[in-house]
Amino acid sequence: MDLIDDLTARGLIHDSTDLEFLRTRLDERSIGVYVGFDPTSDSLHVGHLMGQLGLRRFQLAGHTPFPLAGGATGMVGDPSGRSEERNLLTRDELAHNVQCIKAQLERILDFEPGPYAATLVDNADWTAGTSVLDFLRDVGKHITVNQMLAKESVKNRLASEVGISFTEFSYMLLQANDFRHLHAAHGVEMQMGGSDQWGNITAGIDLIRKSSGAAAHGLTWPLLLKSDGTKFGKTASGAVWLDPDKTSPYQFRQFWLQADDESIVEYLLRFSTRPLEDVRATIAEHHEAPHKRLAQRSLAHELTQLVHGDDAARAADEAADVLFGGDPTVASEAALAAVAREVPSSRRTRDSLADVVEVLASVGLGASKGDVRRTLDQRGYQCNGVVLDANSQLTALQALHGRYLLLQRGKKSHHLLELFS
RNA sequence: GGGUCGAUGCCCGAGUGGCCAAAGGGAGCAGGCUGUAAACCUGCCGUCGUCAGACUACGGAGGUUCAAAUCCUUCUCGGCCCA
Repeated sequence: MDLIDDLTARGLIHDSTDLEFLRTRLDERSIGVYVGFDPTSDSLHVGHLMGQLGLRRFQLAGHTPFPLAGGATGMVGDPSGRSEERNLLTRDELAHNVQCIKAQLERILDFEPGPYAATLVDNADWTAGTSVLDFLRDVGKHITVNQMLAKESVKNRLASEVGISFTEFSYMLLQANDFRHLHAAHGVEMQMGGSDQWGNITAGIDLIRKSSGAAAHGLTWPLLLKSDGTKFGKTASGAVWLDPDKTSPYQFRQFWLQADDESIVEYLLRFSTRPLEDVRATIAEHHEAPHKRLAQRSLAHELTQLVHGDDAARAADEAADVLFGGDPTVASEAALAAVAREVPSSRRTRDSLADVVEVLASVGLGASKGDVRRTLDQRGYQCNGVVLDANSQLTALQALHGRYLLLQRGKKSHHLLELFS
């Protein structure tokens, strides 16, 4: 089974240039492949993981990845998949974002010198100094407006009330130029992206062919949607970020762990870089005994390890064991310390615990005091495994190891209080 | 520029003088059943509050009225039509 078969089996191919031709090409010798990441925020999120892992798969298969941070394209904004004109970021915001995501792009691929070492590139490096006139002559001349108008992303916006600005309309030229530049400067022959990128990718392939006669390749994966049709990676509390300060390793792990039985099969195939046979074995086990959540556990651990490292992944697993393992009163002090690092926690004096409602609201386990009261009435809170009510006295409870109170709302929200006198 | 319709709670969307903190749906939260799943059932879902009540809310600002989300004036923003 070659790489193409592997990707196909995992459901990772949506559109591609001549697949058999590509298969032969990949088989012959190493290829340079690139994926672009928009610096629309100061962190990547789980949605971007698909692109990062896509590059990783190619690297593991003996090809050379070029993750690209869109310092230049971010100035303009990609209309693909957007029903409305984007708001432009300031240069400062953009520069900051590019710095942040560069650091994240460096985590998942191997940059150590070697035959397939990854190279991080930023399109601002070759675009910022180009004059408009040069750009129009060197790039614009090769692409007809007719072609551009035919792209889905443009067609959709032309048909809509909001229209499309010339700025966003030009976006695909920039991306096409990126591909051509990487092709010329680094021998990059292939671009990948989500299925919404197909139009931009083919624009690049066309540009390369017209300006140098060379054949380049493109591949897209299907965009992942949740079972309810909404965008993948968005939870009620927002996106699931790769930045540990925005989404803790524990929360990151829980995002995957709490995937439902239907979705986890698809997630495993698409996000795991373990060999296909292993993944299939896990899926088989999952179907045998879904309640054991082996599939969820396996993927949650693998990805947390990949994104946050070995130690963080283990700590997140351990914290979850304490929080969901049953009786918190038997947890070791070390385990509780680990929990404190993974879930929200705070320090308070014993004297400040008199008002349960106030405590629960102030640690963030309720939207307001009214919300806390209602939830208390519904038996929604526990402390150290004991259900609370409006009259509960937290000081009357035995603190774990003399200083911890583990507060819990519902099943999944926790807060650890560390007491001091 | 002229005309016209619209702006309601997290979102969609009823409501056109009192019975409106405002129907209904969605989302969300909690409980039950479970498996840290799905589905389903129940409750909650502006803020504060000794659950009585108070306060803040229907784009902004004024006004009419005993009483306004509902009427008037004006401003801001948006859709559509005409120029």
